[in-house]
Order: sequence, then C-alpha cells, then structure tokens
Amino acid sequence: MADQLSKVFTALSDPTRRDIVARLSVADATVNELAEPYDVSVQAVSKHLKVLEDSGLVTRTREAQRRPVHLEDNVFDLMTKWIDRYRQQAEQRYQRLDAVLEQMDEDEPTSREGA
Amino acid sequence: MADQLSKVFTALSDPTRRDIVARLSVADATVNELAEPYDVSVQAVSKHLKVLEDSGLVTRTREAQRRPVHLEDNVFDLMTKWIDRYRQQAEQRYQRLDAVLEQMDEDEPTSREGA
DNA sequence: CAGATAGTCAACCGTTTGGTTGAATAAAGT
DNA sequence: ACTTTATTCAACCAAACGGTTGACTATCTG
Repeated sequence: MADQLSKVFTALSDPTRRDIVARLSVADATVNELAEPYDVSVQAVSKHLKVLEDSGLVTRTREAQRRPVHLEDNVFDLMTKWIDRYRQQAEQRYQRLDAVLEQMDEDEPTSREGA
Repeated sequence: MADQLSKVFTALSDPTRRDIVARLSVADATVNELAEPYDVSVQAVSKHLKVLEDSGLVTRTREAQRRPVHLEDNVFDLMTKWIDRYRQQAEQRYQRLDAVLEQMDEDEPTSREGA
C-alpha cells in the first residue's frame, strides 16, 4: 500500500527493529537467534522481520528448516538520498540568507544610520 | 517517551509530513499556508507539525498571531550518522566475504581439483 | 468593544501496531 | 512413523495514529 520510503522509515522507527538491523550488519542470523536477547516472543520478532522485509531492508532465504535473514544495505541509499536532498536545500537557503544579511550590512551599516 | 531517533524516523514515515519537510526546506511557512494544498483540516496539519516538533525536525516561533514553522536541518545528521554506521559495517562485511572467496579461488582452483 | 484571523485543545472514531497465546507447517533427526 | 526444531499463521487485545468536528485562546483591526 504505502511507498517504500514510508515503509523504510516506519521500519526503522522501532528500537527493536533498529537493533535487529544493527546486528544483521555484523552477520546474517536466524529468527530464533535474533529473538534470543529480547524479552518478547519469537512470534513478535517474526512480525518485526516481516516489517523489515516488506520495507526491503532485509531478505530471507531458506536453508533446511532455518530461514537466515540477510541485510540489504543498498536500501539505505533511498533514505540518504531523500535526507541529503532536503538538507542541502535547507543549507543553501541559510547560506543565501547569510549573504543577504551581509549585503545589508555593507549597504547600510548601522554606524552610518541617520539620526 | 521514545528516543529522538525513533521520533525522527516516525515523523518521516508519513508522506504528508515528508512533504511538509520538503516545503519547509524552501522557506518557513505558517500552519495555514502549509495546510492549504492538502485535503485535510488545519487541525490535522497542526497535529503533524506537533509530531515534527517533538522529533526536533522543526521549531515554531511567534510572530503576532502567526506561528511560522522553521526546519531544523541539523537533526538530519542524527539519521545519517545512524544509517552510515550500519551501511559501512555491512559493506565492510561483504568486502571481507569477497576477499575470502577470492582467497579460496587462489588456494584451490576448480580447474586443478582432483577427480 | 466587536469582529476577523491564526492556531491549539479536547473528545471522539476507525484503523494500524506491537504484543500475546495456540495451532499449523516444514524439514531433520531417531 | 514419531519427535524435535524452526518458523509462520490466526485470533485476540490494548495502545497509538491520523483523521474528524466543536470549542477555546490569542492577536490584530475596524
């Protein structure tokens, strides 16, 4: 339903899911391995992984009964592109504003203001 | 309640809020101005802005009856730092894996395998 | 003072979310 | 064949979300 960018941001809005991503950046892992440190059921973690999978952040393959989860680091680009775009735009705006203020100082210094 | 990183990702998980951020990257704006293009009530937009404000992405000042909304571009760093950290870790892992596979090729080329 | 303008607060509502437990499925091991 | 291991599906629940409408507050203007 929602666009991928929304899904990725939603996926990372949960601390448990961010921690899962952090751990997957070190090594692939199974659902049970991932669930172990948390104080929630394996089913809950399975749901978290579904959210991460739907967002494209992780993929799951089959390996006997196990289903190793793998981090797809390329999806990060989607976010950084969006972020950088508007950060740059905002930064440029402030630079222009600074330039305007400097220009005003040069044109009309307070020390020479008529009074 | 939640940490700032969670709040920022939550804030950007909504398309309307992302669009608001995009527009604020061009210029500051009031609540009514921001609400105009959307097909929802001003109150709904006011709520969106509260979410953005709680996340630290925007600030509001007072100017007569108006309450101009301003984008705080520095909060983007929080996200990019998090993202880059795990992206780099993941990339490094794949590079190591590639190195291991190359090494295996050198040590034991398939063409020389005993059969 | 009486509007008009700009914005928030409060109560409500349907849907989504993150969790639970219990049953089902899939593949291995014995 | 039966059991264990790994994982998902289904139904349920309380809390949060995104929206609504109506009332309230604050500021400027006639």
